Amino acid sequence: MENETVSKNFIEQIIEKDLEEGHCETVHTRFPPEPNGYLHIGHAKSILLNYGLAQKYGGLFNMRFDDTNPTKERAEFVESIKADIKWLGADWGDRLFFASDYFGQMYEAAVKLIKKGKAYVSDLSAEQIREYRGTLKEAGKDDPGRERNVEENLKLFEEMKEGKYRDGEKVLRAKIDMASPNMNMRDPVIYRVAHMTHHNTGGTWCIYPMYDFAHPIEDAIEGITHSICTLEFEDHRPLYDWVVRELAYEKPPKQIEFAKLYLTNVVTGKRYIKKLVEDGIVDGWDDPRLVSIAALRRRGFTPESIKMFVDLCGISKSNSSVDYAMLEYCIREDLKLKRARVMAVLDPVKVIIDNYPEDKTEYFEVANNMENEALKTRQVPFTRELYIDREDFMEEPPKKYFRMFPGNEVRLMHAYFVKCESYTKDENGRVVEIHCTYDPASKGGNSPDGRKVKGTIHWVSAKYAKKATVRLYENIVDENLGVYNEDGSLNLNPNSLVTLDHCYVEPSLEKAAAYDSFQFVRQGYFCVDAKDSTSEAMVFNRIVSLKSSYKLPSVQ
RNA sequence: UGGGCUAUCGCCAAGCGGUAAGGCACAGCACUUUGACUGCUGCAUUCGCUGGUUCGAAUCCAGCUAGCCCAGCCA
Repeated sequence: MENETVSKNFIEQIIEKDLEEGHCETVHTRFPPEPNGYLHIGHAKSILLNYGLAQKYGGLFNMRFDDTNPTKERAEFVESIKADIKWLGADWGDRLFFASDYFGQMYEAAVKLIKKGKAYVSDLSAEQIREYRGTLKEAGKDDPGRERNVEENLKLFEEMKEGKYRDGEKVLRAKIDMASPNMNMRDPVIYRVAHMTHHNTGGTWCIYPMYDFAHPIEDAIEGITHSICTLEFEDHRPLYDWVVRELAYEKPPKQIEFAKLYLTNVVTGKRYIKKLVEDGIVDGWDDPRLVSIAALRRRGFTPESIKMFVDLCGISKSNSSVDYAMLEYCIREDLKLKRARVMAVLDPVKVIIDNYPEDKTEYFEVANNMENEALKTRQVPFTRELYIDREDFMEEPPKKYFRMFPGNEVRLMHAYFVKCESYTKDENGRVVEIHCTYDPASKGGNSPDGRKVKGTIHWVSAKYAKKATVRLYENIVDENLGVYNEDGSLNLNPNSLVTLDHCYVEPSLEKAAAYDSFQFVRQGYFCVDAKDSTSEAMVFNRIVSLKSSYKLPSVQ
């Protein structure tokens, strides 16, 4: 299956053409986040794309923090970003860089432009610059500073660096074309004054380069061959190329844009997530309802599942929104081969096996169906009193219901055939106890007389089961988020998080005993709350969904 | 007549002039010690629209239409 001719995405096609035509000898990519927040699933696409390309073509992959704006960046984000990328499996080796490490070279580059008459110092205020820039349909007009001579520009820029000017008092602009239909080319600002402590360079600088000027330089310095970014930078490419050309780099990097990853009905977008976090609507950046890398990890998503997802989504230039079901498919697909499938009871109801000895405990050796040989089987204790899921019993079953109901024989998975003889209810009509008899001959789950049962249900020993808190998270989608009021407050729908604290899980696995919080993934998969990042996802059998574990025939 | 980009199944996505891959979702059947998994089957006579070129067009040309991005001293 993997040997089939997998079609190449458009970036791979570009790269292969560049390689063939000798535009570059190797492939060198990078992931350049600004350390101003946490990474999310969308970044994973970019990380895995860049890293994957370097791997595929035997090239190199750089980790680079694009920290050219100290007003937004913080050191704590640097660490979380590094941790997330490592977890995803993208290995930058010893090539960890900071754009701020190149501030000296960027300064020199700016001086070079000034000397070429391609940059000038402007005295205009931010508002004036905006006015002078013109509109989408009208050309801009020249900045008075445009006509300054090289010597004066050099002197003023030097003074900017020396700290002679306040924030916003002067900027350095590239001299390109104020009438360009592309707004980015209307003499873009390339250096601004900001008296601030930078997380990496401290107080060394008080002028900082702008993204459009800094990024191509960073790429060129590191020998990046293909600078991959998202679609909104397409308009910036002429400027990127302008910088690379004017600075005359020998091996000019090439910018390629691709479409961002969006998930349907999920709150993506740093700004929106940030608001949810700051308003305390979610627990933090790793709240499992979010799709940040940290949140997905906590929910039990594996790096492999995310890689699979990103691969499945593909790379293109059309804005699109991927169905959330695809993400869920990936974690199911990945987990089913590497996690034991244990039994769990979400909404317990007691079952008593009347003809089973009161003080007896027997252990069933159950296959884990895992790839891991060392964990081939586990021991599951069985006793007279058990819990089963409330929805696995019905007093009056509809047609095609083949789990437990009065008079029906079912299999307790891996254990015995049992038959429901009677049940008791409390004053509210709620079933409290179900009495059964078991067939000792059906030990292991098969009857020697060859009779079959249609239903197989989960159970857990009342005596040995581990109590668990199961937290069911709905992803934050439009309809369950709630509604923002006009004053900005939020009417939150509480159903986006449901906590069930009377659940039981098998005591069999150490992992199950070590953690008491689980999260719903869908269709039978629960994951351990991996907040401490050392625990693992688990797979529970038979739990299809909280609300309806199977589709009842629509009998009114 | 600002500029740039994108339009192929409900959702992603191949396709690059020779007669519409694949995945997700969905549906049906089979199998089943998880109503899961697995297996099989079905799911675009049609590629935003309209013309044109061609023996032949999703692919080339022209003109429309729709959506996204751009007027930060953010990235």
